[in-house]
Formats: sequence, C-alpha cells, structure tokens
Amino acid sequence: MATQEERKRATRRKIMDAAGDLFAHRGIEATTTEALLSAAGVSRGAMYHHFDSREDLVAAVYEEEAAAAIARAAAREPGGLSARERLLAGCLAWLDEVSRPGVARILIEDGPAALGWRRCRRIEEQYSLGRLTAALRWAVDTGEIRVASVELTARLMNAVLAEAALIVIAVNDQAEVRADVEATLRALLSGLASPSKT
Amino acid sequence: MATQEERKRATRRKIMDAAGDLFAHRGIEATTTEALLSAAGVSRGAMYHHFDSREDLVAAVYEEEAAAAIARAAAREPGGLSARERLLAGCLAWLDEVSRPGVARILIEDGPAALGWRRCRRIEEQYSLGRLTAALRWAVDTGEIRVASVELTARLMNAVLAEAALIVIAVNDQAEVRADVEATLRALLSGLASPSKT
DNA sequence: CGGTATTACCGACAAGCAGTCTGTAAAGTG
DNA sequence: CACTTTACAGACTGCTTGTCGGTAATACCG
Repeated sequence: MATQEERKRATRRKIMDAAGDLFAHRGIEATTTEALLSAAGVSRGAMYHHFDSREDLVAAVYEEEAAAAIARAAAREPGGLSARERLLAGCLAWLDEVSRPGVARILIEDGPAALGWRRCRRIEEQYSLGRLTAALRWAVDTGEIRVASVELTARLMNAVLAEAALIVIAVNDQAEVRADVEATLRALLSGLASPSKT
Repeated sequence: MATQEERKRATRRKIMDAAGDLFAHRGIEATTTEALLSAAGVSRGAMYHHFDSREDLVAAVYEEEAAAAIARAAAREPGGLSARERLLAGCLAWLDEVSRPGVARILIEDGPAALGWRRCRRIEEQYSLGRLTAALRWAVDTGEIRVASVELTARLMNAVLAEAALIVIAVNDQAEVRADVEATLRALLSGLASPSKT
C-alpha cells in the first residue's frame, strides 16, 4: 500500500472535495456529516481523525475556497495603472470571482453564518481582506487617496464587495447590476481621492 | 381568569422577552429552546403553539429589535439640514443605536446567521433599509447626489453601516473608531455628490 | 526480520436538540 | 348548559454531532 503520508492526504482530499461540493450546492448548514461521509466514501472515524469538529472542516473548506478565489482574481489583474485604478480593478476582479453561486455560497452566504464573522475575518485577513488592505495602503502611499484609517476603510470596502456579490448573484440581469456596482464603486472611491489629485 | 386574548399576549410576551434577553447575552445559536422555556417559565407546547418553529421565534425577536432600533434612531434625528446631511445623520444615528452589544448581536451578528440574509433583508426592508432608501431617494430627488441605482446604493451603504457597527463594538476605544467611521462615511458620500452641487 | 510503537481508520454508541403528538383545561358560543 | 375552539402541557421521536474502544496498516528499532 501507500505510505501513511499519501493515505492521509488522499483521505483528507476526498473529504474536502466532497465537502466543497455539497457546501456549494446544498449549503453548509444543510449538509449533515452523514451525507458528507457517504459522498466522500469515508468513515465517521476517519473524518474526526482529520478534523476536530465539523466546524473545523468548514473552516478548512472556507480557507481553501478563499485562497483559490483570490488566486484567480490576482491572475487577471492588469498592470501599469495608477494605484487607484489598480485598487478598483482588484475589487472588481474579486467581485467577479466571488459572484459565482458556489463560491459566493461558501465565502459569503453560508460561511460566515457557520463559522461566525470573527473566524471568517481571521481567515480573510490572509486573503481578500489582506490584498485589499495592501492595495489601499499603496494608493495612500502614492498620495492618490486619503483615508482616516486604512484598516477601517479596507473592511468597509470588503463589506461592500460582499454585499455587491450577493446582489449580483440574486438578480437576473447580472450585467446591468454589475455595471451599476462598478459605477457606484468608482463614485465612492472618488470620494476618497486626495484634494490635490482628483 | 383572564380572557384568551390576554393570556395569549402575556405568554407570547414572556417568550419574546426571555428570547430577546438570552439571544442578546448568550447568542442566538447558543440558546437552546430548553433554556429559553425554563427562562420564560413556559412549556414547550406553549411555545410551539405561538411559533411554528424556533426560526420563526428568532425572526419575531429580530423584527421587534429592528423596529425598536429604528424608532430610537429616528427620534434623535435633527431637522433642518440638507438632504445629504440628513442622510449622513440618519446613518450615524442608526449606527449608534446598533453599536450596543446586545442590539448588534441580534441584528447583525447572530440574526443573519440564524435566519439567512434573505429573510433578514426582507425584514430590514421595512426598517433600517427602508429608511435608508427613502433618505437616499430624497437626496437624489433634491439633486444633491447622483447614483446609478438607489436600491443598490442603499444596500451597499447598509452593509457598510453593519460592518462599521461590528468594528465599533469589537474595539476598545470606540470614540476614535466612531470618528474614523464618520469621516470615512462623509468621504464616501462626497463621492456621490452631483458635479454641480459639491 | 521480528517485535513494538505509531498512525490511520472503523462503526456502534451516547447525548443533546428541535419539533411532534396526544391529552387537558380553560374560555368562548349559541 | 352542551358543545366548540383555543391555549397550554409534557412525554416522546428522530436526527445529528461527537466519542470511544477496537482494528489494521505502516513506520521504527535492535
């Protein structure tokens, strides 16, 4: 047979994959461990050997999804813009990634409900919120925008993007809303512009 | 004994009061129906006679809390300002009301997690979100601000206020953060100002 | 290579929980 | 005063998460 390391990774992967799939399609809350175990083809004992609790498994899936989304968004960001344009582009790229129903369900709808917003934020800090904070700080450092607090502004913008994603996925004509969101984000951001450099 | 109507209202009140108290202090998720029943001094049968499910009870408490918060906020709004200043003042008044730990826990932290954001939004539409939309529309009608979509902007601002409340209650020096939030809101709103009337 | 330790996994079981269901008693109705 | 309707009571059920003693496979060691 395989080494312990390989067995471990394979089993963990089976659990995470089945969980990611069920969470995205049926919702996190609605997915019982029982359903998950039979979907993954894994025993209850195996699951609790890999994860201390159901919540820890949810957190692991959440984190993986967050990392994947930010990676995809980062891969499409254009270069050679002003810091402010880059900030906006980054926000929109993330919004588009997270506007897919399965992703939104895990990262925005069910995730925070299942894990609590504190735990989600701790995870997000390393991903979307972290990138957003960095982009914002960069724009502040170049003098293009001025804010009372970078951390505060980043969290407020993050909240806006999450809400925007919920709106986009809930609506029929996504393109129209998407355009309105972009216009609104642009307007709001213009309010942060430094007086000298509008 | 009393009339049926009186008995009914009294029992319902006992349940709602106990629920509101436990939800605010221990959290919604952490409050079992068992604990609730003994705190309210009411039988399981009585509770399920008044509410179809635990979730319905949560929704009732949520709605009552939302109505109370918006009423308190509305009572302190100053008059005689421009529509834009009034919009900002309304936002801050609501933020202050909702920045009390018990209120925030029910309306922002645990409520949406327990009820799902869709159901919460449906309730909020009649309260905070409704007022915010109206204030925003008024500012648009007077020509002081311009937005791509009133509904969209209202929901994004609502999300900002909710996140701001979470930040305020989580921090030690609330006054400082509160001031930063006000400054940031003012800046963001200035981005919505009509070009003609800055 | 034989024995022991460690690790991955198994699955029956326990305990807590929301919700149900059969009663009962009090108030309303004609 | 019969009868209905309504408010409430509480034992019970089924589902769900997490546990725990046990097993089998790999890793380590002399």
